[in-house]
Amino acid sequence: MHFTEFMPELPEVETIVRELKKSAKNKTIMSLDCHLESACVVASGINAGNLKILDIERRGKFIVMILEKNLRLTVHLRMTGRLMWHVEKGREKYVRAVINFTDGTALYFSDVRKFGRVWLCRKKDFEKVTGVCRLGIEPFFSSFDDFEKTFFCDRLGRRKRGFLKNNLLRQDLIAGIGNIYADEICFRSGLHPSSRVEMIPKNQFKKIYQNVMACLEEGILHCGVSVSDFVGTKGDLGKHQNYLKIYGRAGDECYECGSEIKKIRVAGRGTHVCEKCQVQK
DNA sequence: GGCTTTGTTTTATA
DNA sequence: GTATAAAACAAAGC
Repeated sequence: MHFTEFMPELPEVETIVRELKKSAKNKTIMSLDCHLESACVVASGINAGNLKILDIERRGKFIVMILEKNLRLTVHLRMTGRLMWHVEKGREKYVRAVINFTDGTALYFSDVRKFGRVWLCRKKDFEKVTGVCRLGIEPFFSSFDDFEKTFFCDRLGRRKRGFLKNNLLRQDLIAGIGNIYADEICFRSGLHPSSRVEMIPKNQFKKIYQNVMACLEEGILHCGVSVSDFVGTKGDLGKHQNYLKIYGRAGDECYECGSEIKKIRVAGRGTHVCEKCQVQK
C-alpha cells in the first residue's frame, strides 16, 4: 500500500513550529477566515484581528500560537492537516481556515479529511477547550522517573497493562508518539509491539525511555518524515523516511538480521515487525 | 465497491 | 468507578 499523506507526529509538528518561529513570529493577524465551520472553534466574543503572534510553541502534537491579550490560537493537524504559506494546486477545496496577516501574507490550514482543528480562545480556557488537559508527559521536558511512573504505573502504583505499542500511542500517558515512531521505538528496543507492558522486566524500562527520546530526536534532526509529499510550511520535504529502520519496510530485509520484515495488526493499527529481532514479552 | 491508511474520541466490556 | 479494548469517524487511493 502506497499512501501519499504526511502524518504529523511530534517531530513533524516540531519541524513546523520551528519554521513558524522564524516566519510567523511577530506578525500581526488581520483576520481569521473559517471555510469549514466544524474545523474552527472560536470562543465567543473573541476576534483575532489586530493581534500580534508573540511566540509559537508545541505541546504533544498541538501547535500553539501565543497571541497578545492572553489569547491562544491552537492548531491540531490530526492525520492530513497542513499549515502552509501557499495554497497547494488542486487542494483549494480543502482549505479549512486562513490566517491573514496585516503585511498581506496568509497562512493556510488545509485538510483533505475533516479531522484537523483550529481553536481560538483565552489562555485560561486553552487546556480545556483544546483537549490539551488530557495529555500526558512531554518527552523533552520529562525525566526517566516521570516516564517510568506514568508509563508503567497506574495512579494507585500498580503496573499498567496492555500492549506496548498501544501504550506508546496513548497521548494521555506520553504525548507526541504516533504510528511511525511507535514501530521504530519497539524495533530499537528489541520488543515485539504486542508485548504486554506488565511482562516487560523493570531493567528494560530505561532502554525503552532512551529509545523513545532517540527516535523522536532523530526525527526532528531530519525535519520529520515525508512519505511522498512535503512537510514544511513552505513545501519542503522531511528526510527522516530515509532513516526509518522498520516502518514502511514490510517485505524488505531487516537491517539487523536480514530476515523479512512482516506487516501485522496490533490494536487495529498497521504494524511493522521483525519477528526475529523483536521478542514477545 | 471494499479495503486500507491513522489520531483521537466515543462506546463497550471486563 | 476504573482500566483497557474495540469501534467509530473522516476521505481518497487502489
